[in-house]
Amino acid sequence: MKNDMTDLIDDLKWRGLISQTTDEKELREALKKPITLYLGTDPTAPSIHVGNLVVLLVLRRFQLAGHHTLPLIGGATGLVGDPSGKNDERTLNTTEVVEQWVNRMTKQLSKFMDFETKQNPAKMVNNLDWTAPMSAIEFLRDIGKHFSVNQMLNKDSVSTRLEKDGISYTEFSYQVLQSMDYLELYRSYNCTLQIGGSDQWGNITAGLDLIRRAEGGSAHALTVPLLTKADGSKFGKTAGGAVWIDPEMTSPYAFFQYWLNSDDKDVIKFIKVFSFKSRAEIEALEKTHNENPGAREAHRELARELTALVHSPEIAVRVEAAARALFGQGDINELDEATLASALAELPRTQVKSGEEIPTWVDLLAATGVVDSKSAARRIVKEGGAYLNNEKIEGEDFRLEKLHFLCGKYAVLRKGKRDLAAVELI
RNA sequence: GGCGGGUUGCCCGAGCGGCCAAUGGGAGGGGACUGUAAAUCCCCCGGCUCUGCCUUCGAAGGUUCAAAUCCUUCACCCGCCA
Repeated sequence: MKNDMTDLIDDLKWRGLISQTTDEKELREALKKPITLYLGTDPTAPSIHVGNLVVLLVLRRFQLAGHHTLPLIGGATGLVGDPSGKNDERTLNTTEVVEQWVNRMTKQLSKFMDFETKQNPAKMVNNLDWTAPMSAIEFLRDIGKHFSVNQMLNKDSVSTRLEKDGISYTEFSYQVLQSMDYLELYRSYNCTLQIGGSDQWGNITAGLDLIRRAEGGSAHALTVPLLTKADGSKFGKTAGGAVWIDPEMTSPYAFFQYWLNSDDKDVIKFIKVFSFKSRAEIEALEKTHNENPGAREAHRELARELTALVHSPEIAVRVEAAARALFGQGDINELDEATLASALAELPRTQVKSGEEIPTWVDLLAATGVVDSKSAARRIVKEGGAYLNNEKIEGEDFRLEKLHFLCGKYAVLRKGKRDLAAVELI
């Protein structure tokens, strides 16, 4: 584990990972020695996605720099709902659902932190542990008394909502719950820094106020800017929705492709944010990229590193090989069975039994899931966007034959330029 | 509690008895150009056993030859008044 805690802030700044901090001088001073910090993530979905990853990797950077990290799961706050950055009140999820998500996220978060290291192992905490046992009376007397409603109303997350459709008491209380977390961790772990997305500034500073009032203590805050894309669209979203960490929800292949297809104008920014490469390495990549963006060296490195981190180095190698093998360059018929099989392993697929009649072209496309319906499949075929083994097929009723199965086993379907699927003959 | 306004396809938002699977924009998809990029241009964008049929316009009933459009009830949202 490298130990460069003196220039951590500089590094984060260079990577564009700092939006706001409390007094920077003091923070830098504090960071000269190992401190304890936390990052909270609420279970609002069955998986974390690449958007959550931005801050999570900042937490990892802190750990790598020798600090003590407390990844926090919002088992309690997830039941209440954070109004920050939301235009509308959220419908509450059932406790069972949230509990399930907590379990899944706990597992996922563990991937990015080191719990084994001797010097500064990460410690997972769940705010339900100290929130659930508290009574309403305790809450109002011990915590509520430190909060001024006037100040609470002034928080961005609340005031925007007051101007719109209003806010429930439940979500209004969110900032108090999050503040309790910071106070609790300050007390039991001497946690003196909370990090989060820039939309969390209000919630985090509410916690600082609470620590000051309840304990007379002082602590720090650091927020990470919202990651934006050059074309103005939302980072981390595709047609199919968010890019998830869970391989069941976003296949490792699709995950790799997401990064590989990054806009040229974004790729260096993304590398700074997500990669653990050194500044020198990144600057070298930037140079390569500017000289020949078409080669997409930077894209490839980004995709490789993240897929390896989120899934595994083995999977990263496999999906990249799949892309290379299947993407037109070179004759797909030349591939040997082993390469083909591993290339297709991460793709959506359908099977057809030998001996039985093979479905028509349109039915087959629909069966693999590269298109949503048969109508969509027909449309794609009509528009000339359906390919079999890299050859355009324009007949809706076309049927595959034995000879179309590469190595006697696999057929590669493609919709458009980059949507691949496999048909396996069994 | 009273009065008024609203709920339309992924999102925003027209339509206000037949010409409505429903204008327009955005998002999304295919093609051309390229580099599995961006920009641009063309096309598409509910489903199906596809010259037709089926299901959609908050929910359930009703009026009518015919309803997203009219009536009734219910649910939710937003205003104003109490």
